[in-house]
Amino acid sequence: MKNLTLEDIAERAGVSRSTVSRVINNQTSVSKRTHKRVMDVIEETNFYPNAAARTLASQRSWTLGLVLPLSVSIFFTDPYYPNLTRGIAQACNQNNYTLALFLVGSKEEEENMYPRIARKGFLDGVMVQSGHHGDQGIIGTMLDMNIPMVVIGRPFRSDNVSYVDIDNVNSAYNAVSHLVRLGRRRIATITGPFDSTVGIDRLEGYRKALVERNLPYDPNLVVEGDFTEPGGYYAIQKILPLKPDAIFAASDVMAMGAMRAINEAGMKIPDDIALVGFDDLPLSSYSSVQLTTVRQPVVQSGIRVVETLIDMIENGNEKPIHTIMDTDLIIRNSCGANQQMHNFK
Amino acid sequence: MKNLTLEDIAERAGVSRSTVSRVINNQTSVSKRTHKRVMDVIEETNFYPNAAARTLASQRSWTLGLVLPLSVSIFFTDPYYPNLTRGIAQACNQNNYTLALFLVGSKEEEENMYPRIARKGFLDGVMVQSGHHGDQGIIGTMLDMNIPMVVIGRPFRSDNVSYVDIDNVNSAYNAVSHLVRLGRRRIATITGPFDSTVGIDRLEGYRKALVERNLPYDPNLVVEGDFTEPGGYYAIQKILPLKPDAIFAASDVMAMGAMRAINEAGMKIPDDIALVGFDDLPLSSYSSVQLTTVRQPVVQSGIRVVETLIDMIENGNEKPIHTIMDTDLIIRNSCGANQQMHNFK
DNA sequence: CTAAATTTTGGGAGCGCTCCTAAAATCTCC
DNA sequence: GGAGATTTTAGGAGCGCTCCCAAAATTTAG
Repeated sequence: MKNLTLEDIAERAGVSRSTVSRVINNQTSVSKRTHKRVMDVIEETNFYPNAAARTLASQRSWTLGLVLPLSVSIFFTDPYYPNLTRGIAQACNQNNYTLALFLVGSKEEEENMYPRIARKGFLDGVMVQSGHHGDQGIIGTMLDMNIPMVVIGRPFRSDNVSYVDIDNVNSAYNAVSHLVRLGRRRIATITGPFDSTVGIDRLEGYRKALVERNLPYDPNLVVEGDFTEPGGYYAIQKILPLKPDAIFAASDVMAMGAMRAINEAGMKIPDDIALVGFDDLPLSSYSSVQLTTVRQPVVQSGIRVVETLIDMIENGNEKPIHTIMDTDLIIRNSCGANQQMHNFK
Repeated sequence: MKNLTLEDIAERAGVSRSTVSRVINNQTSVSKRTHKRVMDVIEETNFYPNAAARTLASQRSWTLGLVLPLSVSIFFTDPYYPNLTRGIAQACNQNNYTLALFLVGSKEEEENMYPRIARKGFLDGVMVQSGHHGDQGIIGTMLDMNIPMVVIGRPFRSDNVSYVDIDNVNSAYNAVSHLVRLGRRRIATITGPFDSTVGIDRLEGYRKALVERNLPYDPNLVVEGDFTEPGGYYAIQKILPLKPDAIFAASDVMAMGAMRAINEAGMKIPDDIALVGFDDLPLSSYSSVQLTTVRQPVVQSGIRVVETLIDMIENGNEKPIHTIMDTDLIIRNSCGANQQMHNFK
């Protein structure tokens, strides 16, 4: 069975190629009668125009790329990323764009992947999940290639670049302030990696909350984590001997690790030690003690990222757009309070 | 800056368009001298051929589609799927294919997504994650469209279709047999959904193991789960009053839910009750009691899926290929044994 | 009813590549 | 050195669409 082309449809409908093209692209200036006749043939033959030809002629592929650099791929097991990916996929569908996924697996892969991503005629635009030092390469490449790009999470060099992020400083600040308000005084934190903006910003929020309430900022109570469960587990073992009465973990996954370590040490949450996480993953309500945590608007972020990118593509918008999404502090059992949800800007 | 074309490169190198094309596609019959001259210009100008033009002319897009039907998208939070996706992405990269991700979010989306997936000139082939009744639609569509396809997991109608799967019956059989060998006699199971081949097969393996050892098959000890944590949690609460001495959960995530319920009931794993899961997710070794589970070769499966598909595409292989991957029973603490890893075919 | 304005349609050119064929260049061997 | 075999190269045709412009059909107005 030979593939149908516009020309075939045109012939069967007794019109020209151009007219069929107009019908397919919903252009006006096609008479009602002709439109119907063409539509009938299209449906009858189950015709779809060839994607490559269309892309070549129109210089638009209707495909967006999602790049997860090495720094992110490693943490793809953190449910946060699949969640975000899901939100983005959804937003792409709704806008009739197709999503191409680039999961960078190793340093070597990175090199020969960039050209594949940036080559003309394949992607209309690119989304890069980032916030890590090591991601400057891919961001720079895309910028050089002059391909529309939106970064997910604030990159280190954020001028010239559109991005969508949450206010990490404030979100962390709110979480820690909450602990302070509940009377906790020796609050420790498991941070994200210090070579990521998330890691830095959430720590800054933690510091800010302490300072503001005249609590000492004790570097011994700060342990760098890596956003993994074992990372949280080992981090907490370093901190426990210092007898903190609360812990702020920069991610739920690390909070789960902390929880495991605390349980093993025979301590009770929240009585002996309060715990607050970050992300509001489903798993944070599956633990025996439910986790108080900062909820990120994952799906909405995905939508926003896609919309920003499409705006750049379709309206040729040049100047960088920075979007900061709101977060919510979700109060459950692990912090020792038992109130309603608090909404912060 | 105008986009460069083959013709531009040809001009600069003082050769013809065809010669540049030959160089780019690594064809022989280009003299060493010319080859070098052209390569120099290509590197110097940082040229990459236009993807759409290439696809149109060669009828090959070097892009593979990964479709997660609705039944799967729902469970994208189960780390198993992101893991598999990662394996597939990796295999694509290694073979220089690009991966397009189709995450079906709703019934309505499904309808208008099929054509996007199946339209000519965009994908060379398609992988469908499946094993659920509801997935027959997408599989049928792809088959009709005559686009090369490999299904991940055995679909309900598996003739005419290539797929890669594990031997679910045997894997479950081995896991349950292990429990029997350890002296457990009232073994309950939390199954997968009964409208999925995984659900059916793992239950069958459970049954087989009991029958073979002359243990009664008691339907009351069988509860249908849905592969979610809360699903496992509630399933176990139905079973616990029946005083089982062991539980086989058809997924690690459900096993985690079971573990939570068991802990809350004040029972000890494995002393009061043994627990075996399925998948070997990282999280199964993060719990306070480490989970005995069936390990699936996720990455290898991904590689195998991609290789099978590429074989169909590049060699026009028509007849369906069925691959069954090996699994391992990983013995940790939750089953009450403490031995080495057992390998079963 | 006719001329002008407007709507609708058809076909050429072009998007940037690959593939094929034939011509040009080079090599082989007597 | 030259005929023939072989390697290398050039350029035309074509992939299937969109976009533009001009021609044809239709509508409107006088």
